[in-house]
Amino acid sequence: MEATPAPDAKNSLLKLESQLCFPFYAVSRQLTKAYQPYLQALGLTYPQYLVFLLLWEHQELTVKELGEKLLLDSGTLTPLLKRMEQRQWLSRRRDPRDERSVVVGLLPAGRALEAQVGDIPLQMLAKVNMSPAEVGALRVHLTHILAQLA
Amino acid sequence: MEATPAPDAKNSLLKLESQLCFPFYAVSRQLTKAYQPYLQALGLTYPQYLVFLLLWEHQELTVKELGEKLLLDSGTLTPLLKRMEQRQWLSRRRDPRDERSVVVGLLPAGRALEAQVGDIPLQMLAKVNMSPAEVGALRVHLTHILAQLA
DNA sequence: TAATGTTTGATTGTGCGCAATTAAATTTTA
DNA sequence: TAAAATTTAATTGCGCACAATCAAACATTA
Repeated sequence: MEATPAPDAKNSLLKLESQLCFPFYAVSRQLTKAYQPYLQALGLTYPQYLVFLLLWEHQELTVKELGEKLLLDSGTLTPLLKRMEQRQWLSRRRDPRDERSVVVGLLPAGRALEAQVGDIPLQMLAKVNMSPAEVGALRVHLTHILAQLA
Repeated sequence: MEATPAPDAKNSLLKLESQLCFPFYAVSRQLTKAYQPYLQALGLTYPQYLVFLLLWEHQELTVKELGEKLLLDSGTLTPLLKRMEQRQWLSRRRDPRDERSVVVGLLPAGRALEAQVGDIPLQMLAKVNMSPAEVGALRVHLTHILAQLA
């Protein structure tokens, strides 16, 4: 009996509310939008903020390393990094040891931005109205899904 | 003791791995990428697929209604719908009752696409390797977060 | 070493996504 | 009804995302 789905079971999978991917798509965009007021005050976009999170931690990274960590390719990163370079936030130079690689490094203005971020992460946690434990559990769950996909 | 966070507690919030939003951002893009082979076979992009999911269910919707359901504004929808109109998938016409509104309706070619979608939703479920129960629970969770944000 | 293959970024072109502005139609209010 | 406010799309401009292609640098191997 259960072997044959109900007549409209397949069709119900074609409803927007049935989709798992749409909530991801929508939440991702709404989260980015929630960052907007904070990041705009610093003149940053969300992907640029992600680049800074990595550089504040690692000082220097190649474009390849940035791409691996953010799951972005050079078609996205190269123009984005050039805009950040124009703002004197970071430097881009070829690695003398391997001229194929471009090393991205923090400049003083970029380093100084870290202090201005303040409690943005805490403000964002407040916006989603979740306990640290919930956030942690959800992040584990999402990271697991990411591993399935990437 | 717990009142004062450890010296680097605040800094740890600035690591990419600590962020909740990055997994959302990454999973959303990887999910879209996972749809790619299926949708490309139909000549569809992922946002266009979402529009079809709504139109297959409702036949006709205004741009405003589409925007409310997908959380997208006219700056995104208008050019997207025009591209779909060029393909003869749908029609766009002003509502005679209220000339401010544009009604989007399925055309035969758009209706015919529904049959070609086949088991894409099932294939996608297989890709994330989750049980229907897990998917349902996660969707509820995400929808709740979405309500907090939007 | 010379030829072949691989790695790494850059470039190009298309399609979102969204803030800000504009314009037209409608509704509300004085 | 006339004026003001609101609603609804369209437009403009910018910044991602990403597929596809290209070119240069490096590594491998015959």
